[in-house]
Amino acid sequence: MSKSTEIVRVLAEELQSVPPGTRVASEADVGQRFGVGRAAARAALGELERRMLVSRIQGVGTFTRRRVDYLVAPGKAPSWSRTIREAGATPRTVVLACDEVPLPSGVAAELGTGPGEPGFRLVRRSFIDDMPAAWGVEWLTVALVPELPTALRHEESLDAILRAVARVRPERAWTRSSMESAPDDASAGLGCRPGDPAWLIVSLARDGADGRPVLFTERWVRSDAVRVIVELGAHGTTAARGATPGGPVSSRPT
Amino acid sequence: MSKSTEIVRVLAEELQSVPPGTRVASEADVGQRFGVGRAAARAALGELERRMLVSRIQGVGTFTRRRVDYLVAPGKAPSWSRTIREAGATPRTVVLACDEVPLPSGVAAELGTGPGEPGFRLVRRSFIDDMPAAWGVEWLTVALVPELPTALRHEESLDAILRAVARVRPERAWTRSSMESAPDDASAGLGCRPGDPAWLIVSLARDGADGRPVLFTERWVRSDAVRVIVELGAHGTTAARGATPGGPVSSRPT
DNA sequence: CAGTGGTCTAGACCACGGG
DNA sequence: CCGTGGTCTAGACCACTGG
Repeated sequence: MSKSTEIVRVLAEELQSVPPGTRVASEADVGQRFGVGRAAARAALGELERRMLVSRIQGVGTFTRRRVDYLVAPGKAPSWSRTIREAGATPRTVVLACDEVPLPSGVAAELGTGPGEPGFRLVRRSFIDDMPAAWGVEWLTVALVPELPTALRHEESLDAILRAVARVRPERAWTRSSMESAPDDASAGLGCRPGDPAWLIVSLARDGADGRPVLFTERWVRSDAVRVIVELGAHGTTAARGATPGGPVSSRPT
Repeated sequence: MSKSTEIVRVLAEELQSVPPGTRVASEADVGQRFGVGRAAARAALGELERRMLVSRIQGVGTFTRRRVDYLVAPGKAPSWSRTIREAGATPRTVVLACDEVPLPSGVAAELGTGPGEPGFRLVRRSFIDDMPAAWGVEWLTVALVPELPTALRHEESLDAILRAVARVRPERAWTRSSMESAPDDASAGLGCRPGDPAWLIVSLARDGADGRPVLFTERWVRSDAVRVIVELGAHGTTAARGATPGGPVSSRPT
């Protein structure tokens, strides 16, 4: 057992019982406490960051991190605000760009309109408890919500605007989720470093009433901020759900 | 721009055009070539590993890595062999344990039987091109395939056995997918280090004919070996699929 | 300004795997 | 045996944040 591995074990144990946002010992502190050099202390804290237990901010310090569950499932509304709020955290979204442009052909096809149709290209960044956690591009036709720029000044939830103004009830038509190394533009939007692991969630929302596609999104989500869980298929047949049964594999993720 | 960042940029560029499994320059080589110490060279190669572009094996070397797409979708069969083969790679699965035990209550509930019903608890490890990539536990009732231990000696695909012997057509009833830090048992099964990022895929398969649940699995999948993509919902309405459209966000994952 | 994490050097020892 | 990556030390400089 290497020194840093032992330090990781001890610190990971201790961190379980402290609330998110708590300051963690600095590299120098850890080195002193465990009687190791800075390299070993640093390796241990770096490992904790890789395990998404802490965040490290240059010039500030190391802090325990909260990881919010983001459940993607057929029945769940495709709304950042609602999903984060349901997880017990505070969502926030800011508009970085809202341009009226002709829809690219790929997007137009997804939205069921002709290429070149006037559309809104929305770039937004979303936060969890004031920490950047998601960023990406969203597309919709101008015809659906012509007053979108105005509406966004009073209501930051796109889902709420679509419900109130466009009178649609957005639901997931199709979603594709994968983990990637964040490219440069995404890492800039997410406030993380290039190559950091991140989710890419591409999603098409349709109106629950008439099935018409209404919103096409490509969103990057920081994997150290959000634990994305994708549920596929209606699991209405059996008893145990939500929590996995306690038997099969000994250790369960916390 | 730090030295190691520049090295990462150069090497990542070069690695794009070499086939998987190719040997990469050692830490000493990189240090010499770029005129840096071992720490900087090592940091660069470590970053390439974190981005899942290379694998590093102690005592052997650093090699480019192939990452196979594993598509989880409502219409896809829940079979490792078939999914990996479709991706153009070579699957292999070995049985680590096949015990006849009373089904734990949670599993029994998923399989639609009473707790204590005789079941098989199957622990298997799966490979892609002879590299360990998945590991986990699978459960099914003894009644479904009483001769399972025998059958596994001649056919390693559980899906094939279920089709040929039990006369069922397994399909996904429910699947839950998330990324975790591999716990000790999983990392041992996967041949990676504890805390390495890995997928946890919990899945219930049912018979396509009568909808009866047949197989409950909890599988860990190495994220550096497999790019899991979960597709949710029938996306039969529009044109572009498979590849995401080329317009919305500038940089696309390779 | 002091304290934090980010980077780097030079050097050392170790564990591992292949010839 | 040698070369590989894994770990560690001691020390240095830097970039960044906060008071």
